[in-house]
Amino acid sequence: MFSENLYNPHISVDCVVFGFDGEKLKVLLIERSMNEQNELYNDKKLPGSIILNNEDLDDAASRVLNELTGLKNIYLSQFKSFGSPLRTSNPSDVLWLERTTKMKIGRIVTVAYVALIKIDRKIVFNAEDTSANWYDVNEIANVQLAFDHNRIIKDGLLHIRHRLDLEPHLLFELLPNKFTISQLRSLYDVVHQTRSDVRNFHKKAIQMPYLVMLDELEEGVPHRAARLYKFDKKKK
Amino acid sequence: MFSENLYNPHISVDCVVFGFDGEKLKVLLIERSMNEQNELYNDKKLPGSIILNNEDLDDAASRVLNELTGLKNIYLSQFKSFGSPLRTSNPSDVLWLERTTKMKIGRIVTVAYVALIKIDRKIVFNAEDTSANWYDVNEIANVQLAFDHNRIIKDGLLHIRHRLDLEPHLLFELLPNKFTISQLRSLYDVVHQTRSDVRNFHKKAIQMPYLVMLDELEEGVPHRAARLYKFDKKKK
DNA sequence: GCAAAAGTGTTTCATGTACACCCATGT
DNA sequence: ACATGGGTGTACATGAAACACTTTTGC
Repeated sequence: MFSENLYNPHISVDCVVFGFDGEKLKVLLIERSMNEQNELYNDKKLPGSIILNNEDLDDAASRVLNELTGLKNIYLSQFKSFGSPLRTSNPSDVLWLERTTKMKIGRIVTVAYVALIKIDRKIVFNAEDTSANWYDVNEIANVQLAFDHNRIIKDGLLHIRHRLDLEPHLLFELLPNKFTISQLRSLYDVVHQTRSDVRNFHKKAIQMPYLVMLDELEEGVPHRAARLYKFDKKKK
Repeated sequence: MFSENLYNPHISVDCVVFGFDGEKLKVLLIERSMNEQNELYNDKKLPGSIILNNEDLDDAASRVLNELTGLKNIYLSQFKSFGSPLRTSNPSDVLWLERTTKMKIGRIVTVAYVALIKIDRKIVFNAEDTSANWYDVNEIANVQLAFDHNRIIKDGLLHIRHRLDLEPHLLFELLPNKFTISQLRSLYDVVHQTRSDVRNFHKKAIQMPYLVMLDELEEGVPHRAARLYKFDKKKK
């Protein structure tokens, strides 16, 4: 299937795609099913692909996300490569590789990326042959994923926590276009694993130059409606 | 030469090895010479290697450093992978690859590491067929290196600056076993591109738990001898 | 009128920054 | 005795953390 465009079946990219549902951090995983000796196996894996001819690594990661979500301009950042010979120690993973690439593959080095997307966008994740779903970051630690994808998610999470700490404007990649300060605060706290003080947070937030107040309020909430804000990229 | 042990001639590691000579940050580069159409070309490259069978990425990087310096337990940290199709756009690089690997190679993805070593150790860098030398980090920006190695060094430098900021105990990887506080300060300033205040620095330094004062003084200096300190890993 | 979250200031403490003089040693 | 870098303390500014009550709205 890939053979014409394929650069090298031993190098891939994988994307750890994070989203925020208002409460928890989520990761996007692809459902993988395969029948092996007439038994149907179901598990999950990170979105990924081998690298095509004439494609840079970043381009390959962008392509994976675009094919999956239809979106462009997603925040993407390479964070680590994984190349242990043990990555393909699970026979089902090897079998799956051979079936999808139609090649004999002993070992794959993968370049891992983190991506941040707004979970609220109505994205069709269930196209053609792939279906993808959001999973709670903390819960998938207990689920056995394909290859070393548990490890990759763990490292990706550490990476993005660190990154969002250094570059707080990246938090807005995870929020809807219009959001309240308390949504921003929940996100901040989920990412940093803290319980920040309401007043101090508000103070810090409104003095970010790129946070701009709108003349609109939240709607449909059973209590006092909160003011909405948006993010101004130009001022970051 | 590699053919028996070789895992995949399309994946390599490269190491950006940093050292500190008391004044400047240095990078270790391999001298590469090659004759092409009866002309002798000389340039420099990062120490690196393709990955061997059954070798993890970190192991490959360790091996490269060990082969080059004879040292083990060098601080090493993977920081980025480079895989642009344009990496091998220079014909001399392609020629060099073919001669050293004895294979036809279109493109290589390389996993880059930074390493920190004590420049004072008397290391034999001029073994067999390779000779290596230290170059001033700022000056090699103006020298054309093999492949995209200029870029890799630049990114490696950014990475290590950031890293040494977060984990200041790593500074000691670059200093001799016994050092003065003003050596530590020079290093700190070179890394952070600052001119720190002597008194404030001293204050901050001596309250690091892992910095232990010795009962020894500097020797052979034409002025008041400074007190020596060492680094205690256990207390980091 | 009550439940539920929004919004808002002040005090305290820790940390960083600015700044200048005497000391020890080798020549 | 002089040149060279070593070693030291205090005052000020800035930023982080603790802490509680009133307001708005839907039901």
